[in-house]
Amino acid sequence: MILGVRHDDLRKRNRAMVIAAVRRDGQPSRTDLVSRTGLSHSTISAISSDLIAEGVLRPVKSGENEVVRRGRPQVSLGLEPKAATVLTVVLLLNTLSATVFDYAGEIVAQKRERLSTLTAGRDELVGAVTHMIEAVLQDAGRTPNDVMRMTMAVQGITDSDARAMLWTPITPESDIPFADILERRFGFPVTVQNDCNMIAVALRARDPERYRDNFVTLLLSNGIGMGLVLRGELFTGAYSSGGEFGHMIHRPGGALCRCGRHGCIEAYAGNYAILREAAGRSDQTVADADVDPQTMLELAQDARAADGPARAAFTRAGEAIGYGLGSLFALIDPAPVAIVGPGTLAFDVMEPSIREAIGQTAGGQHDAVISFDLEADEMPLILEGCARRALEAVDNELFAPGYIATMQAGA
Amino acid sequence: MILGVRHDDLRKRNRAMVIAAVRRDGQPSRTDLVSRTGLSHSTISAISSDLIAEGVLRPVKSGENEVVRRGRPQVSLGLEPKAATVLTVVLLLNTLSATVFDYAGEIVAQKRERLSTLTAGRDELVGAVTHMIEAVLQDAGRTPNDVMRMTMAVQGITDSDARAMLWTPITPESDIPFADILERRFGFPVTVQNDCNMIAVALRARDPERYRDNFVTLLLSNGIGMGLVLRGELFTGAYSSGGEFGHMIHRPGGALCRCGRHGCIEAYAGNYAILREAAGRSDQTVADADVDPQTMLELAQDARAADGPARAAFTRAGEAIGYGLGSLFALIDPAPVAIVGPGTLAFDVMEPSIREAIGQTAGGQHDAVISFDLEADEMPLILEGCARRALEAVDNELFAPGYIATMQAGA
DNA sequence: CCCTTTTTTTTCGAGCCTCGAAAAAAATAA
DNA sequence: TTATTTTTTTCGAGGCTCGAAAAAAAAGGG
Repeated sequence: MILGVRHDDLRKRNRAMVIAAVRRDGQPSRTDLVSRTGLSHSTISAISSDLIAEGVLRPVKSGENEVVRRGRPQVSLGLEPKAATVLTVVLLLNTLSATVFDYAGEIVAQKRERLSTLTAGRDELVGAVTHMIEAVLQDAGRTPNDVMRMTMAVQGITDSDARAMLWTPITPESDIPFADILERRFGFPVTVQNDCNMIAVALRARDPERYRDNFVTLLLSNGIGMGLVLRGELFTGAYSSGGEFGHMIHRPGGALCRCGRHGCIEAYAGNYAILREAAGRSDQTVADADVDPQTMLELAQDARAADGPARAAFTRAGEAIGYGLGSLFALIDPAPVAIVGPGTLAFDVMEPSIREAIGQTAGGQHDAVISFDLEADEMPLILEGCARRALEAVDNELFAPGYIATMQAGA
Repeated sequence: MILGVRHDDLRKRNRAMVIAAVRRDGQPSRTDLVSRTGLSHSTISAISSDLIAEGVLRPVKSGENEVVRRGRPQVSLGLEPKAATVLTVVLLLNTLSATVFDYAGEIVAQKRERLSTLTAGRDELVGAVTHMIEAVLQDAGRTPNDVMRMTMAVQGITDSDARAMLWTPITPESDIPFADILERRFGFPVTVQNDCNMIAVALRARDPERYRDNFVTLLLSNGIGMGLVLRGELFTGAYSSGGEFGHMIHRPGGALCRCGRHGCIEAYAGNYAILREAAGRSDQTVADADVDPQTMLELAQDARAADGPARAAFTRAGEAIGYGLGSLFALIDPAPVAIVGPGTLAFDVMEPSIREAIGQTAGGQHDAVISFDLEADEMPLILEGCARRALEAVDNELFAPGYIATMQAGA
């Protein structure tokens, strides 16, 4: 249906704009907001005094980077930390963590534990998550009623409605509807997101100059994950979280992948694939569920030291990634790439063959745009992305209800 | 910048909605518009009487499929043909055509000619286009001043601003800024679009039930073109028209492609590649610039008749397309595919190996969603897409200035 | 044939929202 | 202390959408 714009949508939308601008810019003054949004002083004044009265924003004394000038000093507006509490849960291979954030995005409490995800059954996984949520809420001195939204990031594929973990390499279990389960248990709204997508959200928030309209994040680990932002919007599939870069086909009928198919990029560039190749095992050998980071570091050292099986394995991995990026760029045009995760530690060994391979493809035409930034530790990014996601949802749904800002739709 | 919504944007936006609804639905009554847009009767009444007074819409006597009912009869609203004139030009291999449309989308005049694009130089191409525009305008009894917008479709890659043809297989010339040239010559705004993208626009307009949010159009000819609609928006690259499916890599370092690189999907599935393979030539042979349709029909007959080089060539082509679609679907999830162009005539020979290949990939998981519809003649679709594009631009820019409807942004 | 019923469309006043201009507030400079 | 500068608020005007009521335009019924 083609939806008309109602009169009251106007206020909602402009409220959302103001909140979004404050979240983005830190502590803008009303005058800053006028220039950011293009609205008039009167409107900004009315909206911000409403939001302050409602306890969403608060005037803050900035004082620091303030230039001493003539005239009435600007009053900076900040998010009121007490306005809301959100919760994030990150479930990765053998790791579970939960964090409580206030509305301003500061951490209130955090817990982390090791969990043998590969051997834990479905109930045990759900139980661990539930316990951890209860524990971290207690630490934060909050009850489930205080929580306005929770975002959960998982390794693997989620559905496009962000309600379930469809498939994951961290456990043989599949189709776990975490959102339904946790909403029933705790009562607050829950979304389930792919970890790489949250990394992309975090990178955009962290460095909007570099990561704005189009960029790619690659998580190199035992598997290969991707987060994709196109035209400023986080890209997801029609049915799933999509962006399964690791399972694009590199060589039809080629090496055996963890997913059971043959020739996927991951089957050449995942840690298990590099190790398998370097160790001289057949590329039809079933994959290791996990590879020790130390082992990968040593392999990278071997590769740097001399030509041999290790170097050949990394070269082959780089080739798979490079041709994959080339095919991706043929579709979306070249874009900056952020490389995240343990794989960054061996990236120098792969980069030449990646660039070589991209150069062989149509996607390599504008290689000036292609840059690789490295970020070894993915965990803080995932966390930051989750928090951002949850907070932006609160911004829109709670404080500007009925209107979902276009710019936030994919964020 | 985060843009606030001004008060007067409201009317503009709702005017745009009403016009878009009329263009979409054919001849809706005011009551239909109320339910389509969710606006009140009063608002619809005000906007439509404005638009009628301005000569954009007009009341039409429907009469035909009208159910005889009690009560005041509904008055259908239609687009006023005289409100605007738009022009489309389609430049394909050895073919140039130009068509004049009225605001209601009816053809006013049309011209078509053969043109040896491969041998024509830059100036000759531009000259032919210019002449054709002048001629068709004369036929239509219009002057350049009457034309409110022109959309040109070309085979090949265009820039993301839709102003130039960057690269094309139809001539060795590249980087022809048709939009600049024609705007300077005639004075009306011009955009230059990729032909496959226009096919996608047309298919969505033609059958919104089937082609709505996510679908793929593949143009099978001497090359392989793609149009991609994601979340209801036409997908284009950051710098170019994007979606270069034919130049995704099927086999690294493989068969020689027309683009000079190796292993592209097109180098296996383009007509020249199928012919090259069936004729037993090396897959490093330089491609034919064009292949006679009759030749392809005979090859397809051979392939249907018995196992042999022809069948093997089509199987190989199907494999390339199938693995490519599999990789694409790994990124965007499976979606319906419309196969367009001469290649449809041999599609039955390729379909088994396409499906077989997709089944080997991660993208083949939900194969129930994957359907192939055939449409042999691409020309009417390209034309329809161009007209639609130009008319929607007029709808938005001329009759609801300052506001570009989100839903139209990609259309 | 006239009156009632039904459905569509227009009219009208109320309630918001944004805007520009002017006023008020809060600082520095002289 | 007064003038100047800059930020923020106030206030009236104009515009938009909405709901309710009125008007318009048909068929149905006696």
